[in-house]
Amino acid sequence: MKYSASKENHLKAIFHLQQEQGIVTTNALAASLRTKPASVTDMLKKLKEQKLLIYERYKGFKLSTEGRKAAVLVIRKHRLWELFLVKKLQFGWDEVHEIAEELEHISSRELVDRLDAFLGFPETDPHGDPIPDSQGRFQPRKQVCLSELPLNKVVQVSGIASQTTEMLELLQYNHIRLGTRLEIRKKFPFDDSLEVKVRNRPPVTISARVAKNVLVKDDEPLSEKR
Amino acid sequence: MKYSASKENHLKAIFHLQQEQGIVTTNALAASLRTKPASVTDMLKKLKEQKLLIYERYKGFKLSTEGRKAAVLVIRKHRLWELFLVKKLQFGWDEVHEIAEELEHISSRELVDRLDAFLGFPETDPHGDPIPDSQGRFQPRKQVCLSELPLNKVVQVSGIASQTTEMLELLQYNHIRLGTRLEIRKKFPFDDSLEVKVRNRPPVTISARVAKNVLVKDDEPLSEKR
DNA sequence: TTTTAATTTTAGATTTGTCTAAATTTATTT
DNA sequence: AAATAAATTTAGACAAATCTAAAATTAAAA
Repeated sequence: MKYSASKENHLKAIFHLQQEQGIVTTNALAASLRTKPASVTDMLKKLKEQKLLIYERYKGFKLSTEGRKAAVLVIRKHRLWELFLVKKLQFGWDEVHEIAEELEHISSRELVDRLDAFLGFPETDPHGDPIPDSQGRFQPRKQVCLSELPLNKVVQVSGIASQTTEMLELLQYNHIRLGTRLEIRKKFPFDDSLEVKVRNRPPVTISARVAKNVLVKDDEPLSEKR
Repeated sequence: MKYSASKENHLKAIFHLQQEQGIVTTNALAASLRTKPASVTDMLKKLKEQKLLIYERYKGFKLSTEGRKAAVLVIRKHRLWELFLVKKLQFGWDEVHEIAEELEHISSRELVDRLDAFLGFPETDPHGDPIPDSQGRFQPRKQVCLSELPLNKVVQVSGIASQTTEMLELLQYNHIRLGTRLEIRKKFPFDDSLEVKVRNRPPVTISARVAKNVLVKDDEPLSEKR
C-alpha cells in the first residue's frame, strides 16, 4: 500500500490528465512530469505489474480502481498541506506548491487524517481546488472557467466574470448566455483558443481571453432535486 | 546544500554516536542504521567526497563542520515536527518518532523556521530533547541517565535516549513518562537493575538496559510558577 | 611475536528510476 | 495503398543505495 514518490507522482499526473483531457498519452505524461517518454514507458510497466494501471503496449492506459485511489490520496495530502502552509504558517498561496510536492509523499494515513481535522475538515485548498475526504470522495468544483474545462464534458454556463459590453455582445452573437449548455470539442494549443459546441448550433471558436471569463459548472439535472 | 534522505540519516546517526560514544565505528554506525558495514563504508566515501566527513580508510571518521551543521539541521527538523505532531495534532509522544523520521527530510528551510515560530520557538521536543535554533545552536541538557542516579533522590524524567517502540511501551506499562517524578529505592549489583518508585504507585524493577536510556534531571519545583 | 580474531574495505551484483539512441507500431498524407 | 511522420517501446547504459562474499588491515591472544 506504499508507493515510491516517483510512482505517486506518476499516478497523480495520470489522474489529472485523465480529468482534463479524458485520455492520457505517453508523451503528454512525459511532458507533464518533465521526464522522457521512454522513462514513462518504463514506469507504466511497473505500475501495471502492481495493478495500479490498465495498460496495453502501444494502445493506451488508464488508472485502475486501486490506482485512482492512490492518486486521490496523494492529491488529498497535497491540498491539505498547501492549506496548512497558508493558513497556519502564513505562506503566500503562490509559495506553497513546491513544498507540498514534498510533503504529499509522507506516508502516514493517521497524519493526513489528523491534519484534516486540525484544519477543520476544509472543502477546498488555497487555490480553490476541492480536497478529497478520507474516503477519497471528491466534491467536484462547482465552478470553473471555460478555459480549464476538459474536452467533451457537457456543462452549463453559470457566470461571466468580466461583463464588458463588447464581451457580452460577442457571447450573444455566439448564442452563449447564462444557463447555456455547451462542451469543448477541440483545443488549439497554438493560441489556446477553443472550439465550442452549443446544442442545435454549428461549432464556434472562442479565444482564450474570452474563455477565461466564462464560468461553467457541471450540468447535473439529477442533482436539482425539488 | 541538499542531501539525500539516506545521507541525512547517516549524518544524523554519526552525530548521535559521536555524542554518546565519543568515537564512531563503522560497525556501530551500521548497527544504528540497521544496515551492513559494507554499505556504511560505501556511504562514508560519498560523504567524504562532499566534505561532510573527515575520513581515512581503516582509521576512523568524524563529521566536518559542514557535516555537523547538516546533521544538526536534520535533528532540528525532526524535533520540531515531533513537537508539532504532539502539540497540534494530538499524537501521543510515543507515536511520533516514525512519522518525524520522514518529515525531517523535507528540505525547505523557510518551512522549518516558520514551523518553529508557529510552535513558539520551543526549547525541547516531546521527549525532552533540546531543539537546536535556526543557527544550529544547542543548549545541552543538564541531565543524567537513571543508571547514574544516586539512591533516594527525587528527579523528573526529562528524556528517553533510545526511542524504540518496544522500549516506550515498556515504560508506558510502568507508568514512566516524560515529566514523571521518581526516585531509586534500591540497586541490585548482580545485574545492575534498579527498583524505582513513582509516586502513588507500587515500586517497579527496571533493567540496567532500560535505565541507561531514561534521562532525568533535578526535580525543579521552580518551574511550577504560580 | 606469531597466530587468531575482529573490523573494515573492496569487488561484484541487484534494484529503482532515469536517460539516449534505435527500433517498432500506429497515424497521417499524398 | 504506399510513403512519411509521429508516437511509443525496446535495448543498453548509468547513478544511487544497498547487499553478499571475499580480501585487506588492525587488534587481541596465546
